[in-house]
Amino acid sequence: VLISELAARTGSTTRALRHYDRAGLLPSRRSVNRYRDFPEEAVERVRRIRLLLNVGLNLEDVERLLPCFVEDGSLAPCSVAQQRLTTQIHAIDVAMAQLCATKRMLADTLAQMRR
Amino acid sequence: VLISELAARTGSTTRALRHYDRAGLLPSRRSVNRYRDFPEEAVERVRRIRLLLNVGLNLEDVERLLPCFVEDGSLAPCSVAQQRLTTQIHAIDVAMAQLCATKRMLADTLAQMRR
DNA sequence: GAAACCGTAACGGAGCGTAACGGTTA
DNA sequence: CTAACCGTTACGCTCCGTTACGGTTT
Repeated sequence: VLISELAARTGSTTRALRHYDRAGLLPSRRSVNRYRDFPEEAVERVRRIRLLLNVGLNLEDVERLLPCFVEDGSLAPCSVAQQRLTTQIHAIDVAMAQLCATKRMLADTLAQMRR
Repeated sequence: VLISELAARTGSTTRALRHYDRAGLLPSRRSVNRYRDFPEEAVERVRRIRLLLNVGLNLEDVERLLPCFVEDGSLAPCSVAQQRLTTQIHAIDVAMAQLCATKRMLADTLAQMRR
C-alpha cells in the first residue's frame, strides 16, 4: 500500500503518516523506487494511533499502548493501558475544571461590562 | 523598574516579559547600560496581559484588548472586547464538549477492559 | 576575581501544515 | 513533455523554558 492510499483509507495525511513513521510507529518496506510500502495491517494500525492521539495522548504514549491492542481492535486489559487511560481521565477532569473557571470569569466580566 | 523586579512583582519571569516586549506590548526606556527601565504602570499592564492570556487569548488578541482596559483595571464595554470575550466563551464551550465526549469514550473503554 | 544583574541569539517542544527541490515512472 | 506519484529537508506555529555567551557594575 502506497502512502497516499493509506492516508486516504485512514482519513489522515501523508505528512502525518511520515511523522508516525519517523517516530517508529509505522513499519514499512521500501520498494525499488524507495517508496514506502505499507502492509495491510497498517490501516488498522493508523486508526489505533489516531484514536489514542485524539484522546489526548502523545506519540510516546501511543508507542507504549499500541501493543495493548488485540485482534478485534479493542484494548486488552493490561495494567499499562488501564493506568494510562485512568490518568488521562483525571487530566481531562482537571482541564475541564480549569475551563469552567475560566468561562465563569469571562461570563462575570461580560456581565459587568453590560452594567 | 528593572526587569527582574517587574517579574517578581507580577509573578511572571524575565523571559516572559522580554517576550511581551518583543511583541510590542511593554514599552520601556533603556538606561545607560542598555537595561530595560519599565515605568510603574508596567506592573498593572503585565497583570492585564497575563489575565487575557490565562483566559485563552493569544498575544495578538491581547494587543487589541489592552486599550479596552480602564483605570480601575476592568474592561470598558467596548464592542471589540465584548465580541472577543463572547467568541472565547463559545470556544470554551466547544472545547468542553470535546473533552466530555473524549472522557466518555475513555470511561467506556475502561469499563469494557474490566469485563 | 567573584557575584549578581542585564542583554541578545537561538534551540526545543507536539504534531503536523506547507513550501521547496528533486527523482521516478507511466 | 507532462502528470502524478514518491522522497527528504526544513521553516512555521504558540508561549515561553532553557542553555549559551557576553558585557557591566559592585
